[in-house]
Amino acid sequence: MRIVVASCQVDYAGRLTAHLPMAKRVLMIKSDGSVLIHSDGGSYKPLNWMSPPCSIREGTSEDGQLEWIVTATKADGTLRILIDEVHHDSSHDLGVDPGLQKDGVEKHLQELLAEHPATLADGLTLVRREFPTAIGPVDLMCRDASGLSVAVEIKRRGEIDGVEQLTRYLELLNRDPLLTTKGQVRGIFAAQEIKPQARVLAADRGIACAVVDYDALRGMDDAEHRLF
Amino acid sequence: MRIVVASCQVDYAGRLTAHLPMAKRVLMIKSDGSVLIHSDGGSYKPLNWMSPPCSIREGTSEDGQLEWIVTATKADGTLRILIDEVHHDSSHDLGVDPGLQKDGVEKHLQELLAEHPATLADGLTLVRREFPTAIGPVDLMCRDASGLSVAVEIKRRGEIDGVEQLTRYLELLNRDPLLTTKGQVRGIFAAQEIKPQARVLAADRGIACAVVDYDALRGMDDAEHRLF
DNA sequence: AAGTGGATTTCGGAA
DNA sequence: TTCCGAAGTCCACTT
Repeated sequence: MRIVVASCQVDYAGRLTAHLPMAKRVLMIKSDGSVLIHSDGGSYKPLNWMSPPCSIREGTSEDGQLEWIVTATKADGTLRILIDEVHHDSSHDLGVDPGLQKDGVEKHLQELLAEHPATLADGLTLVRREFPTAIGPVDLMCRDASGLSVAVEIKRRGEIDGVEQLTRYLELLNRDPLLTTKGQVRGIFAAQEIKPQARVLAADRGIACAVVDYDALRGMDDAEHRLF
Repeated sequence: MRIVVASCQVDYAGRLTAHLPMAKRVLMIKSDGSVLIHSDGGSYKPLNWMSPPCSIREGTSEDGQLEWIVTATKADGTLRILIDEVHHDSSHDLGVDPGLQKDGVEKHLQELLAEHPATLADGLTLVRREFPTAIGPVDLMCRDASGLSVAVEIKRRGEIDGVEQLTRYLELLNRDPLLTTKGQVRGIFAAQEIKPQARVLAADRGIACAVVDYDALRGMDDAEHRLF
């Protein structure tokens, strides 16, 4: 890992073309050849970058300025960095990172709801998780107290796309005579928060919405485990 | 902008919980308080980070190790960085960045297709760009040789969502008697590449697909400009 | 201010 | 390997 602080101008040509006027910035050059150009603001996304794998050719421009040409190995695209003044330049051997361990979000939510389907609607019981259909698995397939099949789509944030997705599942499921013996398959759209537009679309499609309290579910789960 | 190279362990708790075991990494601390933790690999996304605005409290852990607690000002979430050894620490005044100037992608594609609608289908002529509807503007509204209205949705990459979007537009447009005097409004889904699933859904909805050659269109445009 | 759609998205899992 | 959906997405633009 090489870190350079320099006054530089950057030009990118690839999927789009972009330009950064001359200014003082931080250049991070990783050992795989990738380059990140950061300013003192914004979020974690660099102003400009080149994704690995890529190679750097260090040279001199027509004006005699230091110039880096970064080219992608597999994709197309070139990053040209013109350096006016180097304020800092250091290299560091970091070794291979052990990597990030993260705990789940949507997957965990699905697990919790699979264990507590009645929180979605009274009398709901689980038939199976990841119920397969021709266009993909339905998150939860349940049955209600009256024996009707209920398809549940789970999202962290409930937006219009999720309702569309569940609608497609329902169209397909309602053609299955085995699922519709007691009547049409119901749909429940479950999420930690549901956007107004999604709610309206769901209502229009006859799909119920269920706002899920993740923390409460976790609490229920913990309480249950404590019993055993 | 402060840059620290250190052996550190990181724990994040917020929307999810995540952990980074002790290892040598680069810490980038921007003047707005945001922190990026980079390893010598991956892409531009840091292993872990805290988005601005946030504040950093430097302290000492129970074990007497240097500890940074980064807390988000508005959102919830905490990043705890335990530092075992500092290998490098420098600060740099970068000033405000003039910012990235980028040239278009989808917008440019829309402009090009607006100028050359016949590349989408023979005899197609433009009625207007950004044709307004109650649920948002249709990218291009055209008319074919037989006088039928044609709604065009343009994407860089054609995926299932785009077909859904165009479907919603078509449902709405087909209720407009002014547009349907000669018959139902046709739909064309135009993109540089169209995913198989999107293609299948489009076919099911009676929507035509058009794969757009961006470079060829640019070429046509250049050639045209040369005539004048 | 909140919502919506695109991204040089990146990242992970499944087919 | 490729495809597809989710993201602590970020980001710009619209309502």
